Amino acid sequence: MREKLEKYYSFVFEKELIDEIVQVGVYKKLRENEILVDLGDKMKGIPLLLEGAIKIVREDKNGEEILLYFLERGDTCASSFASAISNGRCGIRATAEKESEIIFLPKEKLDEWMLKYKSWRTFVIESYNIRLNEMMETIDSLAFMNMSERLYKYLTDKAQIMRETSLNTTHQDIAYDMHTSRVVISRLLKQLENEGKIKLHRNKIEILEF
Amino acid sequence: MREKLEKYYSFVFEKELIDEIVQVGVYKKLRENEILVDLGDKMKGIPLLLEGAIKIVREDKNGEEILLYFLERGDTCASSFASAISNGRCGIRATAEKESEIIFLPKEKLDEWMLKYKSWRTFVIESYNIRLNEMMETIDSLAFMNMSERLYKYLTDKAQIMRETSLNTTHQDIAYDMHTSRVVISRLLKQLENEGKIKLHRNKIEILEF
DNA sequence: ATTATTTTGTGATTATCATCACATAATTTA
DNA sequence: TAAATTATGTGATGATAATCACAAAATAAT
Repeated sequence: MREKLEKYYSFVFEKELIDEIVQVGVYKKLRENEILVDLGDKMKGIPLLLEGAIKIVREDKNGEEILLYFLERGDTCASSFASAISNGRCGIRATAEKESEIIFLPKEKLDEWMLKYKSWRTFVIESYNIRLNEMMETIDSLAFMNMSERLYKYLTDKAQIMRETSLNTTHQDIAYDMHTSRVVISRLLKQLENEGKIKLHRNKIEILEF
Repeated sequence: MREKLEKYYSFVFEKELIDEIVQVGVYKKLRENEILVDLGDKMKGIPLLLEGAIKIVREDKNGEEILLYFLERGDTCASSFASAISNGRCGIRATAEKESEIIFLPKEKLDEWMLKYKSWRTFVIESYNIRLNEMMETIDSLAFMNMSERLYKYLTDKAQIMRETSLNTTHQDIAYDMHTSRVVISRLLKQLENEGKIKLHRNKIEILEF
């Protein structure tokens, strides 16, 4: 745990803070598709992502989903932070897109570290900023782009997060993430394939052009 | 200045912090439609809203807009905070929807106060949370609602923020905020009027049902 | 190997919204 | 007051995406 923590966080956190995190943090391995945070959960702490990829989705009352953004190593879930600090409920669902490793930090420390470590304050503020910006990008996509552009962005973004040039996914799964229907996705994918941007296989999409 | 500050912030900030704000804060009055923050601005501080209403919009490269949310008294602009702290550029435009009063806080103090005042830490985190939640609501609207529902939500939200039951606005202005066309808005407004939810006048929309 | 299930492909139809074109009404300006 | 400007109303048409219905291909289960 310390090893990976130092690998990805030594440029972010002071040594003393890393020591504290090792002491109080709880290491956890998530298997693919495991739910880390669910709608309405009260967070008793926040997760630091050491390895892997986490999908953050929003759900409406009818159970329909829309992807907000992905987290990758070095990220934390700002929504959890919010929920943990204010004892409120989380408005999102976080699912491991692939096997992932996290460190769970108890909420008691969150404010304490704000006083003790400048690097922690910076990290928290930075995390919020990154998340606000991701949300703005999501809003941009929804407001300004058509389905085909959104789809292509989805594919390239996800490939980047997953550190793969091929995605193992079905058309239906993409449709869920983008809150549309499988038929629409299938047709647009075929179109992107004809444009030479991707190559389609069963359960797999190769991205040829980034 | 102190008077209004105490009126809206005495339950939020410690007395000593209010004293400091009075000392270093710069009071400013904004006239209607004045731009407080523009796209690409580097923020030298953050605004605390004392009175009035501020509209936060996002713009894409083609100059097309979409409303993100409104600020009202007691709010601050989390995006500015982000930009001020990180010396980055602001990704939004903030415009006074009506005459407003703000206190501008210099960025040098922002981190200092994090150490000194628990109430400041709470305020900053709370502000980010509120903004994240507003963004999620905006995403919900875009992803899950049709134009008519979005429009009705826009009208009632704005009325609430403006503390009025009538809005002085044109169909075109609404269309800009919602990133659609005037024709669409006119037709949907007429429909809402037929449903008895609003009453239309020239340059004015009365909201009959909240 | 046969059957069942999952995944993808595709035509047809409909709904929503975008866009064009122009009319009419209210208000301002000259 | 006449002309110009601004705001709103409305028909027609087109584009995008949603939905239905079903076929075909690939894979998994028995």
